[in-house]
Amino acid sequence: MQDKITAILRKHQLSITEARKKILSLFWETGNALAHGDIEQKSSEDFDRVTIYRTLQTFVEKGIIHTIPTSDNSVRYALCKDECAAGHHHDDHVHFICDDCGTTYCIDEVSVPKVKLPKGFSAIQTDLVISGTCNKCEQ
Amino acid sequence: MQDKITAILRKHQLSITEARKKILSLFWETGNALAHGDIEQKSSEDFDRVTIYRTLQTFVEKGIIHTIPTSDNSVRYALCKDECAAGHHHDDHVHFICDDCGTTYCIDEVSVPKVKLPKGFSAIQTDLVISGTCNKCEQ
DNA sequence: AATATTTTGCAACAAAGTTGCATTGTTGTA
DNA sequence: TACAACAATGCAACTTTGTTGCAAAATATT
Repeated sequence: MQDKITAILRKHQLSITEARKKILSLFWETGNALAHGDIEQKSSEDFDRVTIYRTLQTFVEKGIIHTIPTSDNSVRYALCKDECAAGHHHDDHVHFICDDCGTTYCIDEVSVPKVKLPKGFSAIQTDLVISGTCNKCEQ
Repeated sequence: MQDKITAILRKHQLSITEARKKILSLFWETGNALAHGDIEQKSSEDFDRVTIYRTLQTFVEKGIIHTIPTSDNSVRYALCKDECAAGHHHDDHVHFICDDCGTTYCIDEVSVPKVKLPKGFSAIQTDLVISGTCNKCEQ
């Protein structure tokens, strides 16, 4: 586990620090997406708020995590698949946000459909975000 | 124009006030989506910040405008089509955010494709947000 | 092990959003 | 049109969220 974490950091030419190891393992452990606030709650005693901001920013730049747009002013982050290189994200999967429990999932099974845009519009990034009820909250 | 504005407000059982008329006409005039900041810039002399927050919130609840998720912690708002009822938004069109000029468009011509989710997941709202270069910024 | 480089924490700040309450504006009714 | 009932606004104070510069600490390099 710790080996995997340090390997990822080294692969992206980042120095191995406590903050980065901790935050990266949080993503691995939960499996789902995390907002800045989630991480702050789970590690506020260990690290300064500023460190979390900077670490997340670094991870996004390096292609370790990607952002998921939301309608509630709380951007979430999730681990990228291996194909993501620095600055070039390829997260063509659907994101699902549960209205009940708030969990954000990466639905890898479904890929984002290609969309034909009007003349003059060219797409760089496409985000498909679905909200509703997840498989844990359905009854 | 003013008639149309007041008609919309009355239709949603809202009292006709200066702030609501002004903010609603801003949406009609620009045609595109607006962030809270945009509205504040264009009417900060006329209204208090708090009034803008509350007005936008009211409009969303009543189904007059809907939110557009973004990755930069700045939710945008756009006019709903007639089908939107209070609390039940049906905005199955694509949103486009230009990386150059920042303008957010509702692309009505394209509708959001239906997506098959894994077992146990049920969709209530689907947002397809595309970013790239718009038809005014291409050269 | 010593130095160069990077990262972190702190402090101070800026921006964004919220809440309570008195004042003002709007609506419906007589 | 005037009045009472109600809703919306502005103000102030506050909380939360995000940013920046710089010294101290940790990490990497030789």
